Amino acid sequence: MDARRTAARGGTGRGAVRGAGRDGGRVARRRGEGVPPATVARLPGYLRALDAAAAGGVVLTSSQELAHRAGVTPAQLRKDLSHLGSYGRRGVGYDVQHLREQVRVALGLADVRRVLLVGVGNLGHALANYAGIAERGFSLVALVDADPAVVGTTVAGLVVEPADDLAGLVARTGATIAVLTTPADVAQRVCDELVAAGVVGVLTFAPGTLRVPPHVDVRAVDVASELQILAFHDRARGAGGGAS
Amino acid sequence: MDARRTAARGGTGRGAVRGAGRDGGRVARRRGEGVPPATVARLPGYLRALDAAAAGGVVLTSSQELAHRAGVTPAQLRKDLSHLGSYGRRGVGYDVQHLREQVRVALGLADVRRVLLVGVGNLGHALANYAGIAERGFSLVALVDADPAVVGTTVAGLVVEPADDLAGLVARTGATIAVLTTPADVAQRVCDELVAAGVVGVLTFAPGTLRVPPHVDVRAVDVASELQILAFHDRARGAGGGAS
DNA sequence: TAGATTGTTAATCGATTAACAATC
DNA sequence: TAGATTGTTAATCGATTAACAATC
Repeated sequence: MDARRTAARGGTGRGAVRGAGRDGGRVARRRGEGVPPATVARLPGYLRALDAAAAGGVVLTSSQELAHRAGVTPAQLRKDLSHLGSYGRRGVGYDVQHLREQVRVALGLADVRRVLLVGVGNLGHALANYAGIAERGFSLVALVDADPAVVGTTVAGLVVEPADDLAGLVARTGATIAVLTTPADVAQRVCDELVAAGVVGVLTFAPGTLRVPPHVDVRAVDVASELQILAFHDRARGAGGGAS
Repeated sequence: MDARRTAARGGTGRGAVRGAGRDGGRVARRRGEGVPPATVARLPGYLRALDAAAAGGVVLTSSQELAHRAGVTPAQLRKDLSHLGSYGRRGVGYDVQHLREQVRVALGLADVRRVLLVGVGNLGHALANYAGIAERGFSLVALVDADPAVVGTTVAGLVVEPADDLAGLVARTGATIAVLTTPADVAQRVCDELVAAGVVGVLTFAPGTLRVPPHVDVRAVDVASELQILAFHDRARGAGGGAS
């Protein structure tokens, strides 16, 4: 009962989805609650496909074309979109701009989300400079590090703050989402402080399980785990050396 | 039929698992084939939990304790392990060292896997220096970049190679797994070359869909997508500003 | 034996796929 | 009307959970 509330391995974050499943049929589905987790996880891919279509000057698209761009089947795309509403026209297709806006709203990207990053090492540095974050409706509002040599330096246009007042920093910046690129052994402690201060979403790159209260959502990205999953299939395929 | 062979959004990589499901019951389950994808994705977490237990001097453990460390339920852990074999003792528990070795073998970590990284930008640099890769049974055998200013520099103890002979590089190094940290617009082309040269596993950090032949496994990590999934739940919870 | 804990079976649940009626 | 394509329903499939018989 406690284990279920922790971060799933491999970035699934299944256990962290609340409210899903507590309605047998169609009742009480307000504000996007009730969208299946698997569907939510695919929405960013659809949004990107729509962005690409729009950038290519496509005005009207079909489930077939859009699904191809997103790497899923047309049936799955239509099923997924049906959880958001009816935004297509039978016999015609989808208006790219309109559907794009609807998916953005469904994902909660209508308002800018404020993001705080803790751990300005190699990886944190790279993520802070990653253009995709600001480009996609997020605002990086603070960088934090425990190392006095790093505190005070400017990274991605922000002065790195010390780690001794996370609560105050969250309060001042209004951050609701945190990115954790700290060493594994401090990740849980930092996470606890952030959650106590009001953060409700955590994206962690630190290996290991993060325990959070039920109202907090955790996504875990673990590079070593991903490689190990690839190794499994490599092995199942016939191990040993490669070419030559 | 073609869309199903592409990389899933959000690091799921479901579609890339071959051979699963083609045996109704227990028949023809050789060399780890037949382990459900969801189970495979959790094995790295179990391995880490076992490493931690071993490091803490634990000799014998239970599904309860191990599941707690890994952030899953005891029932799920036992169910998952049952797909690998019977490595526990009823009424007693699991021998940490023995189970750890079995999970390592199941994951294909008995042999070292050779990994090649393409795209030595901010993120590629950070990943090349990430200790977790070498620590966990992988050998980083080559770094590649297209930028002449980067080629020839030494990163993580390796001289960065040019991108003009990926086939030769794969052949010389025997790499079977590739990490892609290139710009999105060249990821597919680089991937095609690597796959043609014999790479069978790809971990991509470039946003967008990668198309690969059926024998190749793709895992996609997309930071922007992860943040968007967190934004969905943030919104569902009640949007707007945070504290203060 | 009595207590503990696994491995497995059965029940439930959720996700995917296929098919088609609605409708443009 | 004829052709196209959605949104939905039903069927299938896989994953999770719960319960317990096997067994140490």
